[in-house]
Amino acid sequence: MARSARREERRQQILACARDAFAEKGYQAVTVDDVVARAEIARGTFYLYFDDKRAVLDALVDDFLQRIASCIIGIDIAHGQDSPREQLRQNVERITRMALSDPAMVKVVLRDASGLDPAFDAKIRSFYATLRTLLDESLQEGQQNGIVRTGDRAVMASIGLGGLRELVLDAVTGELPRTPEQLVDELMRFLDHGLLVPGRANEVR
Amino acid sequence: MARSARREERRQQILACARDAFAEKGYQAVTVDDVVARAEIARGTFYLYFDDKRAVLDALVDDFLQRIASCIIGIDIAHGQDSPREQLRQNVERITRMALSDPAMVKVVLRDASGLDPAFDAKIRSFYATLRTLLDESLQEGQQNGIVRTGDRAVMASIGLGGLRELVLDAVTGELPRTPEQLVDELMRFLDHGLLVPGRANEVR
Amino acid sequence: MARSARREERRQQILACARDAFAEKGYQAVTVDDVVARAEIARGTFYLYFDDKRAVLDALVDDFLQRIASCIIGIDIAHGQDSPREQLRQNVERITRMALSDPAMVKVVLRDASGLDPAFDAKIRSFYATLRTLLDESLQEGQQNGIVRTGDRAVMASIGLGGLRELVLDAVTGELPRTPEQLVDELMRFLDHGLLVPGRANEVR
Amino acid sequence: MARSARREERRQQILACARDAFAEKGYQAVTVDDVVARAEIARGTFYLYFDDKRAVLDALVDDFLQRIASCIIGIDIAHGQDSPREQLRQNVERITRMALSDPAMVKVVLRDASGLDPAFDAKIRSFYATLRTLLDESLQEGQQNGIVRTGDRAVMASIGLGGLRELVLDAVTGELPRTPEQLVDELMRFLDHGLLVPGRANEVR
DNA sequence: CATGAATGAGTTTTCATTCAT
DNA sequence: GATGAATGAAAACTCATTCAT
Repeated sequence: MARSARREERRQQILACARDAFAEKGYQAVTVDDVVARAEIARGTFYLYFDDKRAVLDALVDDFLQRIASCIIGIDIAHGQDSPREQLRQNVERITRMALSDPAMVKVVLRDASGLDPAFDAKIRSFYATLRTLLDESLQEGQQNGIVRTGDRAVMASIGLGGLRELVLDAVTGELPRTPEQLVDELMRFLDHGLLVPGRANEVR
Repeated sequence: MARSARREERRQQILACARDAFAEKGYQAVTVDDVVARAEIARGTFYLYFDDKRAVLDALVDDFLQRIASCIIGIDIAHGQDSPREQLRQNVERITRMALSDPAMVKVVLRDASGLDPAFDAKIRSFYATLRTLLDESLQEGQQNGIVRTGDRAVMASIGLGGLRELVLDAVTGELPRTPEQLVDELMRFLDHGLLVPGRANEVR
Repeated sequence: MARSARREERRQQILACARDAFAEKGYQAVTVDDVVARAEIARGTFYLYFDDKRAVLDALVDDFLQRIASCIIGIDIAHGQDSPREQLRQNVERITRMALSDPAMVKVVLRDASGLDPAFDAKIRSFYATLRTLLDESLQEGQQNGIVRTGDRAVMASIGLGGLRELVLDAVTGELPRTPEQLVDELMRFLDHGLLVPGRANEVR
Repeated sequence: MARSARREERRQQILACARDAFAEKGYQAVTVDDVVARAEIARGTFYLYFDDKRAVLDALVDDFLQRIASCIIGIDIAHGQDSPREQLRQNVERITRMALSDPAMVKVVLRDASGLDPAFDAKIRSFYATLRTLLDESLQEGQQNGIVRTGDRAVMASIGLGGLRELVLDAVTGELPRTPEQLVDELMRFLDHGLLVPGRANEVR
């Protein structure tokens, strides 16, 4: 096997072990020793592949955010496409499947990747901001096309993202044992109808 | 002033300083030194009031969760009450106002309180579980009364809590500068109608 | 005893232990552990008094250079003073006595304080440069007054300082067991006459 | 080219790279990595040529001390030779030229070769001791022949060596930009006359 | 011979917690 | 009670050296 292939393999091995350790104990609580013990390598070897513990998290998170981003395909309302709702559903489904396929990274990104240092926080926050902006723009276009109801788009985006975030996290932690289809269908029903039944909820007995 | 009143006052002073420090830098990054420097007390004094660093976080979080819990009033569908939706809205409003009135603790609980140690994580998770259970029960009753649409209640609860969580966090971090009323109204619209306009979103051009 | 006096005492204790360790094994070879073991304090205590190992060396060297500098009194050729040669001799004697009174620091400064880092090297070099400049100026005045022979003053300064430096170092390392008087007298004879006997050395047999 | 010639060439290449690195950053601060990077060889290759890092310094210093030693030719006061002073001058000149022809090694030997370990320190010290002894013997012979003034020979040797040492070091570090001739001439004037003008310096105004 | 990945002993440094005053 | 000096366990990181390919 080629030198560089071996090297990459080892790098991936360390990343995987670190990811699992982070998911289990939380980034802060994990020591470099924990990681090298899992990977069954010497302490020094770790530093041949990464500058420090933070660099591993960086690599993991960058990759994961990248993968999430690649699940998002802008909604096209041109003729001959799936309906906007269907395109939205597919986006949600891709994200959900991707997230559930890598539970460890979901835990790492949604639980730990915060409060580590300003620079790292900024990265995560910037990703969220990008998502919110994307969603906001889609909502605006949707509103202009009468597909999305009127309302404060930034707030709608927060609620939507927060709902998806929680759903995925709960699914991954085992608190919500559902298939991706179930999660996606139920989320779409939320987007379709909200929670309450029109009229009924406002009645006073 | 009574001896015990003095003591309680100083305890509160330490709690407030710790809370602000945690909110600023994150629990892990805050040293006992940071806290005692803010509180302008000696290092040893800290340990006269708290067993250890964790105990301060415990006290802060317990109190905050307690306050959040006290915002929640079971929905009563008996005659002569506000409508169930209005009662729900009031719950949401109380929680939102309470949260926005203590931004530091929102940051502490929603960002840091994870990955510290299993026991602590369990406490937070247990609180979320309690909320989910409460909400689930309310949804069940709502479904039985035709107030809440049919659907997977656990998922609905996750989405609802996640949406509220994100809303409050974004508001507190300044990414969503809105009044509590605006947040609550918009969340209620979400619960009333979801995001999409019936029919329109499903049309294929 | 006052708080600050205790603190200063402990600081001096650490400095002394570090100085002895440096003199024995050389700065580079000494670990913080060596120092705290000698001082019979805990590792952490060391860091209460100094930022790091370098800070101790800084403090020691700054103090020593300060003490050396205070031995140097500008030569005054006004009437009523000791002769210029006598004033020079007294300077040399003060420096020599001071150096021999602190053999450990002589070893540290003359052997180790080099190649540690650019900033530190610069400090030492700057001290030497100051000495050379001082000496150069004195030589210039001496030449103008016919007290010092003609010649390249910078070179004369280097030789003079180098000679004194070596003398002191050899005395301190025990390779040249002499009293300060002996060293000073012999150095003065060197300055008075050089090494060679006029005429005789140039004769060809 | 013969196998062993290739080997010797590479050995010299490593030595040269190590010497330059040592001169630049100091022996301790130089890593084996620094050396192999300069030499453009693999890390393991280094150990095919040298037992360890210290062995390189050993080889460099041994060679340099050897070359310095070879500059020293015992002074012969037999008839038909140059005068003793001229022979001395030639010794000084050879040493000075040799030193200035290899500034890097001057820096290495005069700055770094101390405090590394007892064995190595001993080697350097032993070389100095040899020089001092040689010089002492020459001085003794000189005194017996009336060429060298009376005085404490060991002290005279220290001053002389120290002066030369400082001269060479200052020249090499650029603090004393002089040609070898200038340095040698000025040193010889020092040995001839010292610094002070007889009588004048002792006058009290 | 040459390579460079792997090793792990050795250091530095931090910081929660204790305790004598 | 209050103080802050002292503690030492725990963690990160470096780098000379080895060894399988």
